[in-house]
Amino acid sequence: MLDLKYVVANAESVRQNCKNRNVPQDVIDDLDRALALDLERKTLVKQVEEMRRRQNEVAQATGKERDAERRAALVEEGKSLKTAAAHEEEKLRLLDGEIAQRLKRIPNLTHPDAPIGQTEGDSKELRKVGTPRSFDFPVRDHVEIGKALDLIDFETGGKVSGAGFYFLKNDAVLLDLALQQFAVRKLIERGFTPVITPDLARNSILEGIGFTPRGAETQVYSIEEADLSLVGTAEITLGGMLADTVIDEAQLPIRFVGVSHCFRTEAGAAGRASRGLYRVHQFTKVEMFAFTTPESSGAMHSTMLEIEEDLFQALGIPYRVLDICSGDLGGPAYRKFDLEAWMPGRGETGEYGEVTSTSDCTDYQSRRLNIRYRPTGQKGTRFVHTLNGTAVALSRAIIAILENYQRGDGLIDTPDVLKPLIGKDVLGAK
RNA sequence: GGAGGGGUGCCUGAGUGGUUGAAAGGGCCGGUCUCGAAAACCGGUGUACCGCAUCGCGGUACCGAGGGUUCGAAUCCCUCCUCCUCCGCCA
Repeated sequence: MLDLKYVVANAESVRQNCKNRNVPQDVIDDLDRALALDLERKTLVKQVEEMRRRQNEVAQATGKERDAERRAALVEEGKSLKTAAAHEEEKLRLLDGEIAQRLKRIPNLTHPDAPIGQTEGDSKELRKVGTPRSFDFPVRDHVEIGKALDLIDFETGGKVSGAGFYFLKNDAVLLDLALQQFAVRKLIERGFTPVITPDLARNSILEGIGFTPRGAETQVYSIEEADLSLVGTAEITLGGMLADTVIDEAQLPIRFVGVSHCFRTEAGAAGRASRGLYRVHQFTKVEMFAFTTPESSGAMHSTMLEIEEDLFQALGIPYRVLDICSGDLGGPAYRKFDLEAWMPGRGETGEYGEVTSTSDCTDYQSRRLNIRYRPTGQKGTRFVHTLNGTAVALSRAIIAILENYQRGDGLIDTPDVLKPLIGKDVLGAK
């Protein structure tokens, strides 16, 4: 969430930012309401603190008083002070809660260079890299390929777990594992600490990262009778690792590359349902996460984008880079870049489809998760900046590889960089 | 799942109702001593929020989290989280 002080001091620009971000009107109403409540809060805080000061004073005096009669009088005064304070304190507690609840709905500020716009189409294409290959045979999409080569089994996935689930089989398993290895190794080279995270997390952590565990439009599976949810991304668990800690500046940046399963309900996505592996309820993802000083988050964001590009270049997959527009940014993101890989089997003649995404969340997540650092040689603490980025989302990377590397005989060439990890030059042969 | 024992400041670790935001030691920072260093000695060393006569002073909160008892709680009670030991179960 944003800093209340900042919001109060910059109400107009925060309101404009909400509009640029395409948030519903009731969020803007919440902003205005929070501003009004804050004025109330300020006077109430002073009252409550003054009452508590007086209570402390009386309590201390009582302790020191030896004379029984005077002592009894002080106890009486303490009692009445306590009664009087209780009401005001309750009021303050409610007010604090209400302000926080509204504040949480307000999205992060937006990077000045991010394109302003309301829909996906307003995002700015920064560059295209690689040339989609031309095929001299009818192109198949990954669903057909997966079925023909017995690599992906959606029918059985549906039977066992429901629509949106699938079994990976045979060489698809090797491909999945090889991609994980490939990505993790690359990231280790770049100074990231590898981590395999839990697939479940406390709801408080989900909320800190910016997810809404329960409610109508939640994207999250929650565990019955436990305060836990299945994670939609390792961003949740990686960011949560340092919740409620203070880090020495010398330790920064802290970089993790995490592997987790990701679970998404995809509620409300039915209308734009996508074929095959593109939109599924469960997949595996290798995720980057970094904690930095405010000064260096921009540079880290560029690094993450560069790593993502590096991975897809190494895999030999054409892609384009998008600078995501204000209206399409998630709440915590200050700026976001997406990589869209060329998927020859998508649409009529191939289309770009999102495969990775990297966000600079500035201090939006760290404020809620209470992750601070101690600047070298200074008193006090500041909130760190957090960034996340996909290294490889297995489901979608597999789409890109199967479709781009398909051959006329129906089999799949193994991308060169994966050959040593898979041990086969061709995938899908019986 | 059962039984028991813990969670205190950067670390170790005192503290079972009244000037305790918290002893002591360590670490760290500054100083004295020294050609320099070590040792020794002296001093300092939390965070957030609020106010002000704003390089300092005052107030409020914080001893795992949240409630409760009390004039007053790190200290008593309840719930939860978490760690350790033993038993059971188990990949």
